[in-house]
Amino acid sequence: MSWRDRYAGELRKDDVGQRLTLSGWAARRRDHGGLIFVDLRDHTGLTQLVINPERSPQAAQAAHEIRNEFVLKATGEIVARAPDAVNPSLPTGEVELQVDELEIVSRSTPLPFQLDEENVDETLRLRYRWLDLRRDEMQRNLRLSHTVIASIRRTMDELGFVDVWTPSMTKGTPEGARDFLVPVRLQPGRFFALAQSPQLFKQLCVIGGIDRYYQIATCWRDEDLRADRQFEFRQLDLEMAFVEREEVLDVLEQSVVNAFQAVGRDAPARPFPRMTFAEAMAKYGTDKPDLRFGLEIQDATEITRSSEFGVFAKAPVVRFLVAPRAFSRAELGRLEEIAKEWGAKGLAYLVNEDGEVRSPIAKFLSEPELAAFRSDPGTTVLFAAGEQAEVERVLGGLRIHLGRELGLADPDEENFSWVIDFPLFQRDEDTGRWTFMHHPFTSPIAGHEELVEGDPAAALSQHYDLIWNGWELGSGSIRIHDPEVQRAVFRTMSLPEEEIQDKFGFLLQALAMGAPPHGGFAMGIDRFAALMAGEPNIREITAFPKVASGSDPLTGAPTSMPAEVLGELGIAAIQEPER
RNA sequence: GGGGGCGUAGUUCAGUUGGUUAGAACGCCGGCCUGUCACGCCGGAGGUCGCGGGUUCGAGUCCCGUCGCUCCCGCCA
Repeated sequence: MSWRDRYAGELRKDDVGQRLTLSGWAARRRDHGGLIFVDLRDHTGLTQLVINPERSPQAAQAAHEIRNEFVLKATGEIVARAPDAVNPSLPTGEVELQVDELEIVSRSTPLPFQLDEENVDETLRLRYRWLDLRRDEMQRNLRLSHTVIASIRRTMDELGFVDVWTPSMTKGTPEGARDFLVPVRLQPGRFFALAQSPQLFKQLCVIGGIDRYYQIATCWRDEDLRADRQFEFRQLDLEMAFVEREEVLDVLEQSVVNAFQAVGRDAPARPFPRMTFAEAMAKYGTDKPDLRFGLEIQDATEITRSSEFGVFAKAPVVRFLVAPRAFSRAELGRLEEIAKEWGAKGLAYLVNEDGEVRSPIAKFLSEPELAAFRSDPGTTVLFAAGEQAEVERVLGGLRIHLGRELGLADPDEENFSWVIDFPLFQRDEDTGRWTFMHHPFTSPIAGHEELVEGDPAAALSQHYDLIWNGWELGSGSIRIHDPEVQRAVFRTMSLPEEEIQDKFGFLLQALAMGAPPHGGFAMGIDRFAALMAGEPNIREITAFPKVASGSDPLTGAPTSMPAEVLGELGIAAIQEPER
């Protein structure tokens, strides 16, 4: 005798007359003294059990004891409900199971929260995650994540990618984040670092002849947690030999489109639009622009160079955007706060309510300036003045804020785009040295090899980012396969030869032994799945996530360890946890 | 490290200007009920108002500190 002949949520009128067994959880009991109704739930939905003491005294006896979340096994006959007893709000509402035998398989203590309750404190949900996971929303999210990942694996397989496992315990990689360290008992005082990404291993795989490598790789980074960040996360990690950028982008676009189709959604049109880094920064003030709405940043530096308004005249860069609304004084005060959060010193503006321009700075502006900033009635011109990076940051931040506040983005649109042609290097603000923008293995674009050392600021890279509605989904690049170019990059970064050898000696050796041209990508799977599920928080698509402080409310991890255990590992705690 | 928000029965919340014994709904316990589907009806139990300190005749309410959770910046693709 099996536990289950059918799922509870899939029974329909055609099933009437069948004798079968259902198993699942008691979602609700309605005890009428004589008749007892029980909603039996599994991940597919509900079926109503009807327990009639005249039909089965045994079942009625058992049914009285049922409480929420008891596990039940019920055998009986699927019958059609009388017309006036049909429940149109339930997919199974035309039928019910007339129970002959009822077994309480497993009992439940009273619950810390009811599964149909809303806004339950998230820590409590995580503490009792096994209950939380039974909720429809979590079932939907986890199964959708599975569908997305299964689709990606299928796409990879169809395109000839080989899933190769790479070590989690490795040497600190230069991704830039803090490493999680693993003490090594056999070599006291030494540590593995948990991989921040399989970056170097995947390059070695293609150098090793795996010309299409992929992996759904777990990565660890010891940085503060956020709504879209956990200590550990998964990425679709892939690398290809003998490819140009367009072939890599094509693979990613196929993966995204296939994933949309796999979850039954309209796929975004291909090819995804491309935009250079320079254009993204100039028009949107960010390298991950949300292109579902315009509100583009415009430049005013030429016009304001000789302005009577000192702030404009002195600033190296003056830019503005035209918001489609005449803001009130209070709203402008709030916007100034937002601008200041993004690093602005103040917020200059021109409000055009009904054709008349209202502004504290209007009296300083010349006729040509006012003409240049003329906007339609019902709009506000918002300015930022200062260093270019600051102006971009402020207006980029204001643009996103306004997009949200004013509902400028079509919520049904899914906008995918590529940002390309990133700079190869950027200045480290602390040391003043050149440092890589993404990682030091990114190749310069063709013809820019000489600039690596000749003019690092001008060198563009073959790096690319995939953006979905203003979220960075992932990034990749064509890598350096010439050891001399790789050395030049390290030299520009002022890395001492000793350090180069220590950290990257094996890579340089590999590059020197017949490395094919190669490139790849890494896409945040958890973010992708969260966005697919419409969840802004990746904890909602993660079975057992950690809270913002880095703890797991379910297990209580992390915990302190006895000194003997630490001693065996060759380490000692210099601080005991509080409480 | 910095800034904002939240913390009152098991849960979700209300709690007036600082004023008697801190309430509701759901859940839980007991009883009644043969067509309900958020079943209904009657009764009951359940509170360190996160914790500590202060102001006050009197604090859930005001002040300070602290802990937890959360969002953001820094940090991090």
